[in-house]
Amino acid sequence: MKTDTQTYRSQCPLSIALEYIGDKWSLIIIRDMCLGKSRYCDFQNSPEGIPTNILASRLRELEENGLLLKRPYQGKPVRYEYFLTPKGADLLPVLQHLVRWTQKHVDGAGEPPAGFFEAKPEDLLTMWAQAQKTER
Amino acid sequence: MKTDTQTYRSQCPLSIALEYIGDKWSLIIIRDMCLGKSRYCDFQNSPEGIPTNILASRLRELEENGLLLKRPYQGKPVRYEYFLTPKGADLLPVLQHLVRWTQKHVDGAGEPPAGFFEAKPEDLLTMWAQAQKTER
DNA sequence: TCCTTTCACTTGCAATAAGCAAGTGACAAT
DNA sequence: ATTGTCACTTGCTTATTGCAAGTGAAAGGA
Repeated sequence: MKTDTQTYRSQCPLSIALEYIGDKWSLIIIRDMCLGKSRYCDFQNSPEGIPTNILASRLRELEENGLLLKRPYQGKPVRYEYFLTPKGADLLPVLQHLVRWTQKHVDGAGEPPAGFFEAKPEDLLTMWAQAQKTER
Repeated sequence: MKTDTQTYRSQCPLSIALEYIGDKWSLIIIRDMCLGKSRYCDFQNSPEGIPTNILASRLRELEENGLLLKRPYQGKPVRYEYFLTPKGADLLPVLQHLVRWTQKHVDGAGEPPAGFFEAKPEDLLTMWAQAQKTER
C-alpha cells in the first residue's frame, strides 16, 4: 500500500491485491473511470450511492497507491478530474471477469454497456498519456 | 446475496459481484480452497492470519451464497470439510488476474504455486462431483 | 481415572470503518 | 444580495474488524 518498507499481511500476490482493492467501493470507482467518468460528482451520481466522505477517502487512497491521478481542470475554484494510471487500468480484466461471473451465476443482473468486454487497459489511458506529455 | 427478492444496491453486475466477495477475506478463503485446503484449521493457518470469528462468519456467508458447501468428514465430534461449488470455482480466473496484476505492479510480491495460472475451474470440482454423486 | 490436546467454533469487548446528514468555502449565475 | 453548484469536510451513529479468551466433544496418554 505504501511505497517503501510496506508491510503487507503476507507476500501472497492475491492478498496484496486485496489490500489495494479488497473493499466494497474501490472497484466501483475504478469501474466508473473505465466507463469514462472522471469527476467527483460523476462518482457520487452512480446508482450504488457511495457516501461522499468515503468517496473522498477512497480517491485519496487510490491516488496514494498509484491507481489513479488527479489534476485540476480549472483554477479558481480549483476543480479536479481523476484518471487511471496503467496500474489502475490493468484492473480492467479483473472487472471483466467479475462481470462475467455475475452474469453466469446471479439471476437478474444487468448488462454492461456495449463494448465492455472488448475493451483493453490501453484504451483507458488517453488522459494518462496526455499527462505524461505535458509533464516533460 | 439472499436467494429470493434479493435487494442489491444496484443491478450492475460488478457491484453485485462485490456484494459477494468485496471484502478483505472472502477471496483469501477461496484461494485456500483453490490450493486444496478444505478444513477450518487449514484456513486459520494461512499466513494472513484470519481472525477465527471472521473465518466462521465468512464460511457461513459463502455457503449461504452458494460459493461453497460443507459436509461432515466424521461424526462424533462432527467435523466438516469445505469445498467449492461451480459458482465458487468460477472465481479462479478472477484470482489469476489479480495475481498477475500484483506481480506486474507491486514490488516484492511472492510467487503463486507452480501450475496456478494453468488451472481451470473444472479442476477444482472433484469434491463437488463426489457430493453430487452421493446425493442421488 | 484424570489430565492434556485438538478441532471447530462462540462470546465479549475494544478499535476501526462505514454510512448518514449537515456544513463549508470558493465561485458563477440571477 | 441571494441562490446554486462543486468538491469536499465534520460530526455523529451504527456496523464491522480484530483480538483474546472460552466452550464442548472427543481422543490420547500417564
